[in-house]
Amino acid sequence: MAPRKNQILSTALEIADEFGLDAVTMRAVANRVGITPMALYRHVEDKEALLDGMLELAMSEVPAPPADLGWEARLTELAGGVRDMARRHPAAIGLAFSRPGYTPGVRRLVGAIHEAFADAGVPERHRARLERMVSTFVVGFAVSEVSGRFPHDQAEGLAREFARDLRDLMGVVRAVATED
Amino acid sequence: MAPRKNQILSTALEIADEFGLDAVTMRAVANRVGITPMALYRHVEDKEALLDGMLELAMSEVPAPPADLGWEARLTELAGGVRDMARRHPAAIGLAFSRPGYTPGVRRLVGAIHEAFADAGVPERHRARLERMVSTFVVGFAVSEVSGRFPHDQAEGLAREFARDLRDLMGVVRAVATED
DNA sequence: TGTATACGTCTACCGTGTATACATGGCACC
DNA sequence: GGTGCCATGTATACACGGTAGACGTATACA
Repeated sequence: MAPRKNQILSTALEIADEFGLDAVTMRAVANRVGITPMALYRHVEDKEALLDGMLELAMSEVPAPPADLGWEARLTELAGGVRDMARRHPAAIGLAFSRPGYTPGVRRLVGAIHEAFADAGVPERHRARLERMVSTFVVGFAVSEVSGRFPHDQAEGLAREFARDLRDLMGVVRAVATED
Repeated sequence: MAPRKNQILSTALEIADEFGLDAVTMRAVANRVGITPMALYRHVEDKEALLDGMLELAMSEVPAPPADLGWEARLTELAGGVRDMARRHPAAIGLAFSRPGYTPGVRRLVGAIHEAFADAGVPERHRARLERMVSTFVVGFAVSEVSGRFPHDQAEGLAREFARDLRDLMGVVRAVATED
């Protein structure tokens, strides 16, 4: 990606992290980059595209799980990576449910999930469904946690809760893999 | 609730349904109600509160499941009710993940879920967790479906997929209920 | 009859995204 | 070496959004 565009997107992400989504205005981003608001339009279609790019940048931070792990550990790592990213970028992750879901960044994660399911022995015809189910839960949990939909008071408990939920979902995967 | 406030919130919901969330401006709502934009502030704190109220109104449309059904059927009904509501109010449901989650409307649904878990024999200490897990999935699925995060092409297939996902989650509930 | 209270209006302001027109500077190419 | 092009940035301006503040008016109740 062009370096200037990258700088613009990371600047937007910084502002979102520090001051929330509402603070991400064209003027604020331009200011921080050191250019005029209108100059942003040389690099970004419009504000919607800027936010999309910002989310995509955040998504790209989620690490790919080590290939030498078993499928279950890989999925757990992946999910943890999404959750960690959400906690780093609470404002950005909120966009995950309102923007189109077929960007390269998410396709990368979806692909990794599919591979894990294949290794687990999930029949082909169930993989897409289970991927949507698991990713919906993972992203939903991450968003809920940082947006206040979940109670804040026992915040550290949520890490354990997330882990336990994942274990339960792995059970579903295993069950589907061994049925019929 | 005061009738005027109710009228304002349903008008906002109508506009959101017809033209999307961006079309819900103070001026547009006021216009449709037949009053001045500033008059809205006699009934609603500010725009954020108006959107909160709009979501709450949509939530209140989700029917309580018939009490004579078994716990599993009640949960399925409840989840289906949420999904149906989301399809009726695609713009409003998008707010579900970004607004505080302890309104009367959602507490009602959360309460129903807890009761179902109690009937299922889920130990007390697991109920809150499983409620968050299931509701996160249900709302996440509903939002994904109407927001375009899921592919639109096989839209009717999503009803079946939702049902199957729920069955798998019921399996988790049953497993937790019978463990130790 | 007077007065408080609920509801509504008018005007105005500032912050937003962005269209349009204009500058400039480096690079390719003759 | 000149010359023209293209990428990048700027200046100005507009329409639209939320909402503050001052002002009306009618109904209920003393």
